[in-house]
Amino acid sequence: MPRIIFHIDVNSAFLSWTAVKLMREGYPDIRLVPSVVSGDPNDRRSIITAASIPAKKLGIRTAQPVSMALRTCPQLVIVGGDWGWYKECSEGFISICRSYSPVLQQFSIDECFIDMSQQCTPENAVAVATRLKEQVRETLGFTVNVGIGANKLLAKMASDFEKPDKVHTLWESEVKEKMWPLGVRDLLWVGKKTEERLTAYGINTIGQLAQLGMESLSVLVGKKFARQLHENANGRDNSPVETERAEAKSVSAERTFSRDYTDPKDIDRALFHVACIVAHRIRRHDFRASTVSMFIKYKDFTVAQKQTSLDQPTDVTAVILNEARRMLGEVWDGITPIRQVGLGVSKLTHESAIQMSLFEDPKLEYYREWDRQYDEKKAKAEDARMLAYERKKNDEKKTETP
DNA sequence: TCTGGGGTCCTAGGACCC
DNA sequence: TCTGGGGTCCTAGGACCC
Repeated sequence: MPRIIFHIDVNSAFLSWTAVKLMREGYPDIRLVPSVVSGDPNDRRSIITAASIPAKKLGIRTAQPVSMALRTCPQLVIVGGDWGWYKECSEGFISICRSYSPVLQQFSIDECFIDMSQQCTPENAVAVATRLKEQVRETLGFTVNVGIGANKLLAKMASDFEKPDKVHTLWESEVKEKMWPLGVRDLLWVGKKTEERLTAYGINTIGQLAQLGMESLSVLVGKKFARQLHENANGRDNSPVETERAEAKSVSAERTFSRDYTDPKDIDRALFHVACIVAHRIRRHDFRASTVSMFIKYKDFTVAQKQTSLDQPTDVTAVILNEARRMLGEVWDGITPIRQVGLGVSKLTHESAIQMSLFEDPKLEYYREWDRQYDEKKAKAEDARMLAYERKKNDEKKTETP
């Protein structure tokens, strides 16, 4: 039986979702005009999170600074994001996809793979995918692209063909015709650096890459990556659709300042802030971390980083923060202006720390109590937000159906 | 024009052990 | 005194994804 995989991708997800919300409030459809979703539009440092198709046609791209996009298109419509709403849209989208096949892998907030081998045949796959896409549009109000292929790679490549609101196939027999003429950059896992290396060697298309000998490719990108690129360029991929969500391997948070900071007090405040976020997140998932890392980014975007291993895994904010502070002292001269600070933890386990009361820092109990109060405050704030959100939704329903 | 925030995986070199 | 080879762990850094 042939494998049939669908990759379903929401078209300009955050922008489409924002458009649906705004239309419910009576605004025109921002998908039809040059528009973008960004962080705080007033912050000169914010970048574009999602762009409409008309905006993309003008050359506006995701991850571009908002100020730059405004120069390209002064009448650009800029809207802020709404994470609660995005989560709701994502859940609705995933649940429709799941109703087509239980073998579903969520790849990101707006993308998933489903294994349809049991549910359809190569002959009716396009019809089934079209039904799925129509159902999402009719029920949720936004469009998706569906890519169909014999493996995840081909399905994902196919969903990236013409957008929006399209179904494309990329069967193995179509690889030469549909995939090989594309530039190497269009292949999954080929980013800017790899593209540069390949084109410098005269490899411009996926087809050329597919036919390049393994020895030459290994010299260019390393043995392991070469093997993967070679397989992928030839349309081969045997990775399964993973239905289990993998546990996080690391948790991190970072803050970019509105201007570059040199005052150690400002840097420390930011470090404290991100330490609270990271430690709270790992406690919520009942993790403890054995490695703490921190980095600072200077205004020229160079990064200095440090990481350190702990004797015992911890979830205590103060312990994590103190390690980060110590490392900051080691990497920063105290003078060079800093643009961004970040803090992360890894080597996560669910083991509880071995209690060695004799050797334990007597302050730890105090720190833990501080964390408990912090978590409680966060939980209360979250509850209040949820309540307000539900109330708002109910009010909307009432006005819809008087 | 001036670049966010959150992740994963890989490689290379050094330390240390047998 | 100087030498080997393999394995594992750690840190630093880089590339990619959305």
